[in-house]
Amino acid sequence: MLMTTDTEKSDISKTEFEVLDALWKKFPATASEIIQRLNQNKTWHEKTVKTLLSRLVKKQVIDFNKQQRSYLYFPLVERSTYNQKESKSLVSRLFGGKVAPLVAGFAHSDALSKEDVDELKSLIKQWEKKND
Amino acid sequence: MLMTTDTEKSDISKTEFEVLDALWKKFPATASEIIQRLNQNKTWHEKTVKTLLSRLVKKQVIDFNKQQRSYLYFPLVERSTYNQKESKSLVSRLFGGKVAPLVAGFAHSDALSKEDVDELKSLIKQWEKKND
DNA sequence: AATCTTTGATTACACATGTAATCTTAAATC
DNA sequence: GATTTAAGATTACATGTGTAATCAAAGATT
Repeated sequence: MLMTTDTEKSDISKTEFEVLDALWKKFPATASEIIQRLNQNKTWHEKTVKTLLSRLVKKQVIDFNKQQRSYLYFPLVERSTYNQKESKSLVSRLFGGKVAPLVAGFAHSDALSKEDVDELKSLIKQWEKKND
Repeated sequence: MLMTTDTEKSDISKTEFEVLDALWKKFPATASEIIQRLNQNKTWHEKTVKTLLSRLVKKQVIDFNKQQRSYLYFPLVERSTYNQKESKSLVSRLFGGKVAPLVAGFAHSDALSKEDVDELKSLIKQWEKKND
């Protein structure tokens, strides 16, 4: 590829995301804390998580402050920002940028809850108040 | 990994998806046709597209019928099915399975069009008719 | 102070992916 | 029929990713 500047696009991989997700839950956090959180669900080898933390640091997605022997990690990217970007990317790739067809898919496969519908109605009301 | 059976999970990569997307537009189609469609936007090297077609065949995402010297490719996966699966996966990973927060993100970043809102209202109406 | 952790850094290694080039072979053309 | 194309098959190769093991060093323990 040959990339001179270091302003790469930094895609976050599947496993890297899971680590970031664990960090978002509460930060700053040490590697051990993150490992504990992750191991409540599946089993991650300590070494694997450490590798993923390093890769996230290199990608400038998280950073840390040295604390005695261990590090205190914290995210550099906000969850909402990340979610926003990923959502738009998917909606753009799969539904030509319109979000309604995505929701339609959920509706047609009965993946729409009453809670969702209520929130959607509220969102729409807000939207209509704002836009004219 | 060691995988004896051949029923793998078959993730479709970014570039593979673009090729599949081009095929979905109209099929069956020859490799050259697909290459032409793809090259209306960006520039793909012929060899690259051929490789991606092969990989999609191996992943059992598409298949072909021999036609004289060239092949006629067609998808084995429906676009709507694929979209469905990807949407649910993203909503599950990022929004705890609820679609409304995703839509909220769009609303708050002004990515919601009147068209979207109209369609959403219609969907909600339908949903309410069905679910009591 | 010497030794034993424990933490992060470095290295490893197989498989995936992006991006082609080369090889084979059958079909088109002369 | 011999030769040239052109299509798919095979091979290539750097970088990314999943999944660790090993190395080095600073702190904790004795």
